[in-house]
Amino acid sequence: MSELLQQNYGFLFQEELLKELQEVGVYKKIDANSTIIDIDNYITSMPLVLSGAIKIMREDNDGDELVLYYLEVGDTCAMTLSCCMGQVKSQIRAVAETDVELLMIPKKKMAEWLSKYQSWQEFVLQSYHNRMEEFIEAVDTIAFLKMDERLYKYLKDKAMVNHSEVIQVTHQQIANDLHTSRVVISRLLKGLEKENKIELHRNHIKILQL
Amino acid sequence: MSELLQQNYGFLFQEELLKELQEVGVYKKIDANSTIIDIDNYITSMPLVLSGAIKIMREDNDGDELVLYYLEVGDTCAMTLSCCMGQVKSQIRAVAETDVELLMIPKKKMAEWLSKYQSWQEFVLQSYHNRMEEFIEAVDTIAFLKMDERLYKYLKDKAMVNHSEVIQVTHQQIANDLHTSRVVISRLLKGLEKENKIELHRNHIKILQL
DNA sequence: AATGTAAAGTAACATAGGTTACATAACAGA
DNA sequence: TCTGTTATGTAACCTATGTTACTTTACATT
Repeated sequence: MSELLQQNYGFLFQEELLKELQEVGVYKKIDANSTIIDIDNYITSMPLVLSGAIKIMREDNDGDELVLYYLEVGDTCAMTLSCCMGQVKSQIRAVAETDVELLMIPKKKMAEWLSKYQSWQEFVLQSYHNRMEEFIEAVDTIAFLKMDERLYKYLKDKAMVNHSEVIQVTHQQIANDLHTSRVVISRLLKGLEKENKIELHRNHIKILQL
Repeated sequence: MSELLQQNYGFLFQEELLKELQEVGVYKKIDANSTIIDIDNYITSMPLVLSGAIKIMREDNDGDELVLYYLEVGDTCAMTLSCCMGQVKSQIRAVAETDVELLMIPKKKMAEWLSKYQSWQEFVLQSYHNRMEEFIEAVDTIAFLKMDERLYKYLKDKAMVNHSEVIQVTHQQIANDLHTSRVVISRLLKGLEKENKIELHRNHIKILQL
C-alpha cells in the first residue's frame, strides 16, 4: 500500500503529510462492480484512489441512471469532499469499474489538514477543479452530442480507464449507463461496426483505431 | 457598497477579513444582459455577488449554448475560483441576468486568505459544494426531463431570480437558453398556456401559480 | 391612420430515438 | 449432443423534437 501511496501521491505531499496519511488512512480493497457509495448514503470518510477506476453515476427518482465520469489513480471524490464538510448525504453513486484499492481518510483529519498542510489544501482545491471540468464535459456530452456520438465516446472512455481495447459489457449495461434502451444501443453499435470503428462479440466489444 | 457587503457576507466573515475585503475588493456595477466573463477569457479576479443575478452558460464549438444555473446574492463563481488557482481559461460564460453589483477580489489575495482565514477557506469550499449541486441539477434537468418540463422549470427559475412572476423574454431567447428551436418553444409555451400555467404576451410571459 | 419590423402562431413534414415483439445466435451445463 | 438461458439482431411502429415555410399579430415610427 505505501508504495502505491508514494508512487501516486508522493510528488504532491510533503513527508510529514504522507506519514500521517499512512497512519490514519484505512486501506480498502474493493471488487469490480461493487457499489462503494450510493445515493443518500452518509459520508464519513474520503477515498484516495490508489489503483483501479471508479464509475460515478447519477440516478433520478424513477431509478433511471446515467454515468457522469470516472475517477482514476490519483483522484479523489469531490462530492465526498463536500459531503464530509457539510454532513450531507451523497447525491451520486460510485461503483468500482475495476478492482479498486482505496485509502480512506476520516472526515476529521481531512478538515484538520486543510489548515495544517498547504499541499493538502491545494490538492483538495485542485480536485474540486478537476471534478468541475468532468461535470462540464458530462453536460457537453448529454446536451450537445447525438446518441451515436455519445455511445462511441462512452466506449473509448471505458476502454481508456480499463487500459484495454476490449471492453466486457453487454448492450443492456451500456443502455443503462447512457440512460437509453437496449434496442437503440444494439442498432447504433451495428452502425459503428459497419463504419469499422468496433468489432461486436457476445459480452465484449473491441474498439478499433483507439 | 459596504452595507451590501455587511448585509450579505457579514455573518460569514470575521471583522478583519471584512475590512480586507473592503480595502482590496473593487466595486463593479454591471448592466443587465452584458457579458461578465466569456469562454476562453483569462480570469484574474473572483467576483462576490452583492446584488442581482448572473446567468451561467456553456457553449459548444458550433456556438450552441445552454443555460446551466444562476448565481445570486452571496454566491461566487466556482469556475472563477479554480481558474484563479490554476491560471486557466474560463470554460463558461457569465451574463448579467439583472443589473448586478460585484466585489472583485484579486487572485493574489484570494489564495493568501485561504491560509489566513478559516472563514474564507470554509466559504470557498462551501461555494464549490454549492456549484457542484447546481451542476448535478443541470445534469438531471437535461438528462431526465422532457422539453416541456425543462421549459416550465426554466420559466419558474427565471421568475425566481428576477423576483417577479412576469419575465421579459422572447421565444427565441428561451430557445437559445435551452438549446432548441423557436418553433418548439412556441409550441410548448402554447401548451403550458392551455394548462393555465402561464399567460403569453409579446415580449413577456406571466407565470401563474408560482 | 398607414407602414415597417420583430415576435408569435401554426401547418406540414423530417428525423432521432424509444417501444414492442419476435427471431436468431452464443454459450453453459446436463 | 441436447437444452435452457441470456445476449443480440431486426422489423415495424410510435412519439418527441427539429425544420421549413408561411401567416398573423403587436407595436413602434412616421
